[in-house]
Amino acid sequence: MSANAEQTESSVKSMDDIMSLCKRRGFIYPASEIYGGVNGFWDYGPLGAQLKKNLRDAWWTDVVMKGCDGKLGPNGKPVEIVPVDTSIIQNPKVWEASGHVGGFNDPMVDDKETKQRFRADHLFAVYLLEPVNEMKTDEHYFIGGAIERAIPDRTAVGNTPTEALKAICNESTLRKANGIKKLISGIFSGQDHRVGSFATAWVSTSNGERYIACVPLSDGILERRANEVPSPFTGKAGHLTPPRAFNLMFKTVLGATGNMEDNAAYLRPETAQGIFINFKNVVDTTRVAVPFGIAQTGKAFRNEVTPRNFTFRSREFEQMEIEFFCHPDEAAGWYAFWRDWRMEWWQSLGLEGDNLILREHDSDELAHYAKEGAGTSDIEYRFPFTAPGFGELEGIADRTNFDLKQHAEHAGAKLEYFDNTRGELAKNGQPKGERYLPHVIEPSAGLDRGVLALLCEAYTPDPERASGVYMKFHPRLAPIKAAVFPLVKKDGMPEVAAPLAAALRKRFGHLGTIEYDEKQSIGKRYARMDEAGCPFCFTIDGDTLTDNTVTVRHRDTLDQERIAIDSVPDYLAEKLGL
RNA sequence: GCGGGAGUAGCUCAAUGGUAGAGCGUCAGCCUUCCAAGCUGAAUGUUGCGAGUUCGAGUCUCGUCUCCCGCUCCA
Repeated sequence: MSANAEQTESSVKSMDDIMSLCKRRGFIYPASEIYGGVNGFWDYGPLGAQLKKNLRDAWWTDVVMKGCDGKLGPNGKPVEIVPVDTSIIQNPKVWEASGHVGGFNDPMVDDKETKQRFRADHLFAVYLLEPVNEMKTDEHYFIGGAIERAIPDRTAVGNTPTEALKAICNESTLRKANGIKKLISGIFSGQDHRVGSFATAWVSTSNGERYIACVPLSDGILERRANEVPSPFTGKAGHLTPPRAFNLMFKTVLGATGNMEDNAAYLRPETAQGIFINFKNVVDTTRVAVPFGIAQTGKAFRNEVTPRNFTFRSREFEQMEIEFFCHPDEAAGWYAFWRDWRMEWWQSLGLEGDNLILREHDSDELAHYAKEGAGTSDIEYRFPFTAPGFGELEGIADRTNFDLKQHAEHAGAKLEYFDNTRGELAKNGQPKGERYLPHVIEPSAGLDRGVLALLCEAYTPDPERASGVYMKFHPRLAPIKAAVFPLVKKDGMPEVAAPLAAALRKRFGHLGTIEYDEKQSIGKRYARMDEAGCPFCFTIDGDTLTDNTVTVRHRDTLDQERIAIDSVPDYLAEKLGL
């Protein structure tokens, strides 16, 4: 099958059908459904809860207990990871230090007329200036003059002044709204000590040629005089709202009688900070040495503006995070190591092929903590609702020493690490040691997003079979590990099948469900297991009673084989990779 | 938050303003020797919620909630 055909097939999967199966088979329900639901929250049913636990356990086992599943780090040594489980609520100062309270969300401006919304810091002032000869050679002079007028003639939206200027010159509706005929020159981008970055160009207008300059809006203008600022979409003033902050932090109150003013606290928006603020504790009380990582799984909360796409963007979600501490000089090597290994890990769980990609971030989408030029990449899955695009499963970021530095400053704590394997050699031949703030590589995965990706990947329509669809989970993750059926409920078959199920449950029950079912026709029972994603069914039939063999029915291929009943436990263990 | 669409049994869907139904699934019994077979029966609904119009509302109007799509946003 060609790559294109695969793409077509995967994008053909209907999210509605997947959600329907999730509900029907007990993977995921809308939260508070009998009360009409609550936007942005979901409940996991019996199969979903087990699937989620299996994914979390796989991560915990491979990352924490086995240290990257035994893969050696760039220093040639085993990777050391220790776990923590930190509180969802921390001292509110934690979130001030981390930048979440102040900068978590960007103030937004609405154009009430066109109903468009944009980031306040993405709105730029645009000025049309008279062409004077010397102006052509001294852009700074123009810009300096232009910003003397606080209310600009025009405005434009974009990530940068250059982008905004491009939009206003290239899009016909915007050109028309702003009285611009066409762009004559190329766009010049620059940096000015007074206004920051800016962009300029020559354009023709109905009044002849003009010099057009795009610069940041004067500070506070939108807050104080939003009514006078022209809309970037229509050029008309009086329709823009002042910038409004969207509070993505979940506020709560400490103390049974406390009021919100004095006792406000926040539910964590990420599990990472709980790790950073315990860095010193872990270093002081365990025998870890940099480089090492601290891992944690847990719930985090964000008041998303628009929860959307099933569980993909919900307001309560679970993360699986590692903060890996290393010497600044080694950060780049560890970043590449984690990026590549995390990709391999997701692939090992069945998210293979074109539906999974590793994408390095462009420099302009780096988060506030990510150093200029330091790496940030996403592992992304092509969900049915993002296809042909992708949605983020895990981000791997070089956070530098940003967080430790912030906490050291805000808390007044000494968070530097004393590395006694570094530094010049003393007379006795021992290194003198080096004191430094470690850099951090953060592989941060979304557990709920992982589950959703597994559900989407596993969902396999098959008109040939009775169920019409089956869930092709990796056996390691399948919530139901195996099923045991007597072919019919008589002739002594249940008496053989039930003890086999009990034996399997005793050995494998900690990994997932072992089903036993003697009701209804065998085809119906197989079909049910297909929808639940059970990889193996063991069926006791008439022959079992005479030759002690059972039928193994394989979910993905529908193949059947006979094996000795005594070998079933070992057979299953081998298939589960144990 | 804005615009558009939708909401009837677990699921998929019917029902001109006039007694809320079907198929599938689920459950019970019978039957059944390898892929949702068959027979008999059962349970399941304040038609998302709340008002209004009407003799009468699943159907028309308004409000509200939730979901879907598009914007917007997304550490």
